[in-house]
Amino acid sequence: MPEVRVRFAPSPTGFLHIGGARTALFNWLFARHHGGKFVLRIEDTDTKRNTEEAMAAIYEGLEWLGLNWDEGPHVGGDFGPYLQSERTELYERYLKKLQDGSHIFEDQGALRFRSPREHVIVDDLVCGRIDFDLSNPATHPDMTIRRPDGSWIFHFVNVVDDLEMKISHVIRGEDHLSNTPKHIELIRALGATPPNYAHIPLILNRDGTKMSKRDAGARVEYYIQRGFLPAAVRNYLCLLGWSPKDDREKLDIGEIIRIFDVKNIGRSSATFDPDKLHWLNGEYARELSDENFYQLAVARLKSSGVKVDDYPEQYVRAALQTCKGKINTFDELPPYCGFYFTDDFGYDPQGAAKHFTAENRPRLKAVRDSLAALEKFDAAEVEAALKNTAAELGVKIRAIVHPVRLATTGSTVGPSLYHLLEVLGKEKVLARIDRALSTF
RNA sequence: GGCGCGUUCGUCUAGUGGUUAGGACACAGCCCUCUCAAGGCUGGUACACGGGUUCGACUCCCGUACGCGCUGCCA
Repeated sequence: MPEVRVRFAPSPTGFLHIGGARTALFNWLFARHHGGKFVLRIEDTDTKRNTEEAMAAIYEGLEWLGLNWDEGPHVGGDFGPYLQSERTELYERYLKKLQDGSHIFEDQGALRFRSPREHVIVDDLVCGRIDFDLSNPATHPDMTIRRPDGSWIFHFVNVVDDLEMKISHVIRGEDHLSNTPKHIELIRALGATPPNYAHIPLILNRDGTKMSKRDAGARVEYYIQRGFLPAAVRNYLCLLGWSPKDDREKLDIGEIIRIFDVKNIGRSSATFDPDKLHWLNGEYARELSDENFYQLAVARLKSSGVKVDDYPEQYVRAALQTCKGKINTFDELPPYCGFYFTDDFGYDPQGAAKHFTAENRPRLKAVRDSLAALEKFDAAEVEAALKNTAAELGVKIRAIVHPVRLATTGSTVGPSLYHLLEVLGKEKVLARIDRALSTF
């Protein structure tokens, strides 16, 4: 088998779409599995719609997902340049070839490719053998390859570049399946041999519509901002349209590369499920080393405006350690542990109504006194103190845990109470309980 | 409209003629438990429909319906 060369060829007209990222991912996996090359080519022929930000978003998104390219912008390669806007001479040359073969005619200033008007068989690695009948010009008009202003149309430059870059397998979205016979006609008119094709199913929205740029979750950037883990997003994307054929879902990327096969790509479109991604991200988050968790957590808190630098590192580490395993995505962290970094917080209204009651007031007071008497203020001692207090009062431990949690964190949910009290320290804990006691 | 592709729990999927149709997410309940998670257990919900072929169809064939894509001087 000749060298496997695949490419991802986005056009920088928006942000990196999650569907595009998945297409890039499948190409990358295919290249890595076969020890081939993954090429990145920017299709920026439509100058009016291209933006620098969009191009940056493509690079950033791919890098974030760990989809490194062997040839393309920044890294170069033997078949560059990798921006179509810099390849115009090449297109002129190929156009000349077509013109010499009388395949081109002019129409209102634009250049069109004259279809041979035959049946074209597309032998697709995913979709199978499909027979397209292009004989009717009414339903399959001759495609334009160049606009009157001289700019090139996608179909032409895409085909030319795939040929020039010696692309062996074209793995792209199924929305291109119907274009493929036309591309094959073009390739044959150029006297070349078509590459192998694999059209992968599209990713749909929850409502069954195609994921559009409108949807927040359609952008890779969204997952970066929300504090998702790239490995989790990448893993999830693999599961959309591809399956290891056993019941495994959380798969190491090395393992996926090892077993990836286009034969195991499904043929029907898949609906993107944010819940499942959220769950999978939690699985990855729980596996993070303490150090990695700490680094990511601190970065997240800082970007959210939490002044972690005002606290000793040991305190921050201890505080964050109580949160590990509790959150699925890092954007959940600031509201979850903000109480560690400010004394100025309100009480959850429903929680206050339920727990800051006349009945609980003496209980909270008893806890305060019990904690105040502790010499060693660690989780074990705190736990013992709370349990003793509960026993003395003749109530279940939960009867006092809730008011204490609310008083010290302002919330009804959070890290383990005993551990969080230890981290806060005796002084802060007593002050917070006193403050709470003054409110009801 | 024409052409193409598709259709298994709400969602992602396993399944390639004989299965109690499996797993996961989500959901519900229970257990564990200092809250919330995590973990454990349990539960409900699926082969779009109609014809064939066959001793036997989720699996094969045809049709219908529905969905999506293409039908651009977008990519």
